[in-house]
Amino acid sequence: MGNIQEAMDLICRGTDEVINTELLEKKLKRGKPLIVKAGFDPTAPDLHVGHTVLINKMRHFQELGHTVVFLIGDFTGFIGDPTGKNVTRPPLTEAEIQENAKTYKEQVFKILDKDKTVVDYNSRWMKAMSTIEFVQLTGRYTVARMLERDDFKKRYANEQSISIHEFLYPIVQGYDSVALKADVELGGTDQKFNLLVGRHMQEQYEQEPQVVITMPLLEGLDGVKKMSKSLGNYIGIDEPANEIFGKVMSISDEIMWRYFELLSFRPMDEIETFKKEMAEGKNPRDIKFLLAKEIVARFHNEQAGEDAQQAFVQRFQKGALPDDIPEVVLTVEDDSIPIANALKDAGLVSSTSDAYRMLKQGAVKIDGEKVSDKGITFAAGSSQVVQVGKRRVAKITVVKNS
RNA sequence: GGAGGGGUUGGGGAGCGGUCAAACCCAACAGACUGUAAAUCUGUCGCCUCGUGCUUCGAAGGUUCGAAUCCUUCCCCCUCCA
Repeated sequence: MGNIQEAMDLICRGTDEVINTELLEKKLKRGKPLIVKAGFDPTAPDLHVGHTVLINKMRHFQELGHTVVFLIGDFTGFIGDPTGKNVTRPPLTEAEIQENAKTYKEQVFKILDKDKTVVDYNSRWMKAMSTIEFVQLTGRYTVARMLERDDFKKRYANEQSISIHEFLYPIVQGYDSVALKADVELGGTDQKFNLLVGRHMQEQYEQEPQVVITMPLLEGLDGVKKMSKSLGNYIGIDEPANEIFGKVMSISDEIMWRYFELLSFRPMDEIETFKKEMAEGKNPRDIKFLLAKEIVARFHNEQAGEDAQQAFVQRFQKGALPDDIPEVVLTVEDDSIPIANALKDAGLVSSTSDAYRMLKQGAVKIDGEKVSDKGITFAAGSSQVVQVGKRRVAKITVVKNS
């Protein structure tokens, strides 16, 4: 298992908080593989790289030879983690949970070693529990302590409703640690309270408490707000290689180091070297290339990373058109179609009004030639490569409906 | 149960009978400059058949030559009191 200090360094890299490091060191020194738990809701399995920060940490443990348990909270899914919104989640069906779990695995095993990952479901022990046992379980935690949780505290203070069942979420999650005999539990910073309940529960059941490790939430492409789907500032792990590459390249130089720390598998001292090189005048773009390539390679493959970089250089440094221009065939009733309608129907702009604006602003190119005349029409039978701005391109072929 | 305040174009937020497709800020998009970084500057930012065109300001009615602005009803939020 190697040097303890090296292990500690790797484990602590990028973390928000480790509770507590002495215990972690003690556990590591025993030389036995640790049971490392991370829980996931059975909902919304569409991951972006922000989610992978946590999964990367799981991978670190795996690299160190520990046992990583990917716990799907199918039982807790029925409760729904109280996030201030007092909505009871509609229960998922067995089939939906299975489906979501499958998608999770497909995505997660791009990072984790499939053969070394234990996938478990907390319904396995929760469903087996009798009502009496469950009541005894709830007796292991107090209302006062529950109300220490920030969002409960706030809601209570603001006289907003808190349903009793919301208290069960942390309790069940805590009990999961008991059931798994977890040595370490990983979670986002927002999970801190629940993770700590796990420690408490383990002590209640006379186990050594787990070490709690919280991971920060990764900033999105804008570099300020948290990466999230709803804000649109994310990199989805299922996105095409060129897309991922481009998105990584668009992050700011400052946030790049954050991404290196949390997303890259390169050792920290290598990253420090990059920083030094940049300070000595190396173009940050070239360092960002390495990051972009690494991330593309992770979710696609090595070659895709190389290709994406080539395509990027061709396209943006040399101004060439991409190789894989999406082809759009438009079927028209008449002999031709006005350019604005063609752009809209091809999905290059959101409306014909938008098309006129783009034309006016000189953003539209046909076969590489800038055009601004809104009277242009595309004849049936013609075919041309149309660009709107730097990023939107399509080969539009017009066909007459006969 | 009682008393007030409010719902405006992605978000925030002006407007309170005509000059309103609706100030301003943010986000976004395009152009310039670049390293598709940041910063900066310029422009755009409801829809269409692009014109002295059309449909919008929680919903439906009404008053008026004319309503986002006034009235009625309904729906939804928020604050205070009980």
